Amino acid sequence: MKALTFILLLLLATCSTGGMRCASPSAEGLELPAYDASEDIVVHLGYTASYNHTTLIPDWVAWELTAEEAGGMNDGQYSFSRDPEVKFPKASREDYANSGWDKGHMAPRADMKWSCQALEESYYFTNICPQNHEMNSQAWRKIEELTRRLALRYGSVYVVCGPVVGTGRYGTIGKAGVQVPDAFFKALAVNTPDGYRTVGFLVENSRQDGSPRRYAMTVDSVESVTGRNLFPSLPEVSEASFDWNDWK
DNA sequence: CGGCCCTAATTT
DNA sequence: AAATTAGGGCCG
Repeated sequence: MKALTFILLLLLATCSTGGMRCASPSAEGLELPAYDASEDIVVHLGYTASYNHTTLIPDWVAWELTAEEAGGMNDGQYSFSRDPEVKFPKASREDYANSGWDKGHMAPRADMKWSCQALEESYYFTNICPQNHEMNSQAWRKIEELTRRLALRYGSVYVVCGPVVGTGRYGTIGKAGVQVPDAFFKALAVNTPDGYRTVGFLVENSRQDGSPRRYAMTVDSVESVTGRNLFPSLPEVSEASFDWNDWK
């Protein structure tokens, strides 16, 4: 235990004195939600995910977005592909083709432009869910853009998001049977002198074009929908309220 | 207008 | 099966 603490302190010291930021996922893992041993946790350079082999989509995807990363410069077109870190991945391009549903990124492509590897890994199906096109390109995108602005403002944002399968009323797509979620959740946390500040979002997987405020709620509310403890590692974190003035 | 979210058709 | 090309709508 002592050795582990020492290593963590060393990592922290290295990051802060070197004038550079750790690559996401953060060395501290503060963005990670609570999870148990039955989950298939996949760690990539830019994000950590829990891949669900029944729904064929992630249960959650988490990453830290720093100000430096939010202004990333790499670009290029990558193709959606199966994740080499996942054993027996089933979802494929064919399942989504002509389904009417977008191949929606959980960790956004635009958050991964700080590294070619991170960018490529964002196209793994581990990070992809069927999303309504209007929702993905409008309401969800606005929340993603807001998150990048927050990273620039606060220096770093912890992000966790994923599908809410709910009743599964949209069924599945493709031969593999990829689950179409009822909705999507996203939770953000930033560090402030007064402790960690959080906000959550919940967006139905239907035509949604509103501004982020319309979908905002407390992280406690998001947890009551997902049934999962979010940001369990953050000390002095407030999840029972939020002030939209801090987030707009 | 560029950036971002993509799709579908075509070529290899 | 994958890479290339062309195209579309919204936002700041």
